[in-house]
Amino acid sequence: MEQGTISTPPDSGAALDLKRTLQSGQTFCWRRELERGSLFDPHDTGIYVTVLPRSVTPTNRPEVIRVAQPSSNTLRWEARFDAEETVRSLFRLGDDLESIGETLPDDAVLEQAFAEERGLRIPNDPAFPTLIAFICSAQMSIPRIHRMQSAIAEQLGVPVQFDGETYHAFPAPDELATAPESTLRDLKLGYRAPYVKQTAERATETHPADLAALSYDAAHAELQEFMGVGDKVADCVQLYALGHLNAFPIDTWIETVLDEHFSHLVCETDAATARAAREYFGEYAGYAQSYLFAHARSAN
DNA sequence: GACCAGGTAGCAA
DNA sequence: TTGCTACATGGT
Repeated sequence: MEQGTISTPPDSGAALDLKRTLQSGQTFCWRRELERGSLFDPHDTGIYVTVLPRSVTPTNRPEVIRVAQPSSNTLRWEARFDAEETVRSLFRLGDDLESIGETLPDDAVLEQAFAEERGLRIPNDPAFPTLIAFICSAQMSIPRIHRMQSAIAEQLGVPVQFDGETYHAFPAPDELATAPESTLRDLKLGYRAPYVKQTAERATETHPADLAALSYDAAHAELQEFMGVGDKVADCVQLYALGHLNAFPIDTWIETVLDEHFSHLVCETDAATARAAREYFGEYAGYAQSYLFAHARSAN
């Protein structure tokens, strides 16, 4: 077991609010662990765990990473390997939040969201699990998306031993593609079950992670070739897994925010509205979207 | 029992 | 292209 600490001073561009980042509904790759009363999280601020697929680990096998933020300026991690660079990448700690805020348009609502959701970051999650999670997100509450993702991993993913416990990696495309649709129905995916199966089959040939190298437009079009992926899901995958930080997913929450505060961006179709938002908010439009989304949800 | 939940595919005009 | 509607399931 290796451990490490990363500095995240809250009044700087390196700020991180771990709970906000992981519990605001933008990632379904992490889950909160029951408190262990350990030195790792002495103030019970929350311990979170992910199992990285072996395609993205330096050890070429699935790896568990455990993190906690015992104080606002400290991020702790535990793993079987030296995971500091991996953790920095997963939370995009290289993104300077203050610099990003300066690129965004002057706007009172946006500035309030940035102030009140301080430390919220865009995750950099593995592409395939993110793709499946957001296909499952259609007409589904956020807690239930988490449950579906966990159910898929526990039923179809390989077990990984860590710190005396058994975790499950999210299945790779071929592992998910070979599962019968009836199994996915049993996991309560509903009408999404065939979408997930067909997407997994396609992902064995077209690796979603490879789309990060494409332009925003090219990746956006290519993602929609996967069954169950429209404009919104494509934008989520691009933003949360491919590093396309200008992606601006339009869902029911953001629609309300735009209607109330940014009506000049609202067009006939969601696609046109998203394009207007990307132009208005600029290269970090995705950060604007995440802060506005989190702010709207925390108000309810 | 309706109604809703981080939407999309399939089909008609 | 644009405008419907059905879609599984569980929670209010």
